Amino acid sequence: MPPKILVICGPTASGKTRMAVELALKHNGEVVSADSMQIYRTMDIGTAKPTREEMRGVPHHMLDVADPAEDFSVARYVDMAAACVDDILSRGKLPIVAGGTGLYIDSLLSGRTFAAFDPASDLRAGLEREFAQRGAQAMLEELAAIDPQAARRLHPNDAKRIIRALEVWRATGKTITQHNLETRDIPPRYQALTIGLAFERREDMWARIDRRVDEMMAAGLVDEVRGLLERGIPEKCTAMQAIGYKEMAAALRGHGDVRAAAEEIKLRSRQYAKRQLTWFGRNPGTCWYRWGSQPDIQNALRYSTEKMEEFGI
RNA sequence: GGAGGAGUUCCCGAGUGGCCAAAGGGGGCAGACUGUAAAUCUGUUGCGUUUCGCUUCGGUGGUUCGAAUCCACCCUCCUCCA
Repeated sequence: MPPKILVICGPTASGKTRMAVELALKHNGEVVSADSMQIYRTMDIGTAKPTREEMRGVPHHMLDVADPAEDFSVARYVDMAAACVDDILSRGKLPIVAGGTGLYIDSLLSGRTFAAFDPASDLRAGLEREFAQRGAQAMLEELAAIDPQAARRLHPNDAKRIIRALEVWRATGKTITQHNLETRDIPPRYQALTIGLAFERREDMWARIDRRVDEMMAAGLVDEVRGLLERGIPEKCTAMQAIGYKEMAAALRGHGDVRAAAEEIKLRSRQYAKRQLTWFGRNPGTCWYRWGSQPDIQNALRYSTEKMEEFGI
């Protein structure tokens, strides 16, 4: 049987950080972040990265493991995070995976492997160029010739996935459909008790998100983003695609004022939270704890501890 | 007080007699997602007993077989002249 671990998921601003720390303190655990943007150093305010005080002495892993200028990926995340989890287990402590990046969490738990990708090769760039020149229909037809299933599944507008499917084929000689099929049968790496945090009512979640963005502004988000720009971090790299950063960067370039950017950040964060709910919602095993108008840590702790006992961790 | 202009479905905004429940965008809602995932993509969005019926385009009347579109009056807002 794969080792048992605890997972805390939920949309942005649902209280994951706080809950993870509380549970770690209570159950001798360490936190492994599952957040695709908190991995970047110097991106603290806009990613709502836990502060020293918030961590309260609980070790946190997978924070600040990459430079904003470098490209990160799910595959790298899984490799690194699995090592952290295994290390925590080996020391007899409880790994608590906490974060809002559904793909990262699922990939870590499933043991899934990813089709080869050589960052040094210009295969991807070439395909992107080809896509731009030949158009989606032509690319999709090419894909249909080698992998009709994938072609049927993909929408013509889904350039990213069409390109990736072709990339996998050209790089490995295997279709993405075949790869997915093979990886689906890999036994899970961990057995997880997943606790999901959410708000009962959408409006309460929105209010919390709005407040958090206001807090980020007060804490100096503008300066943080300005610092990244001054360091010459390219705006097209992954890190600068983060909500809060891309909007503020655009404003600083002079395409809007900082106040308006903050409003835009609130909106994008709400939409992101909805996407997270959709993702997490598909896992039928998740034990959801839904807040009323405000988080209620004590009751959530009681609930979680109960679930943990049932689960055996 | 006078002269113009404008009021459209949650918002912005097209539509100037039938093909209009009304383009497009935004927002909302729902969904997808296997190396960029805080990314990317999709569907849907007046109501209903849903290949049909009903109610809608500031208000009230009118013209017409037929109006968001034409006419009259009224209300509100904007610009200019006083």
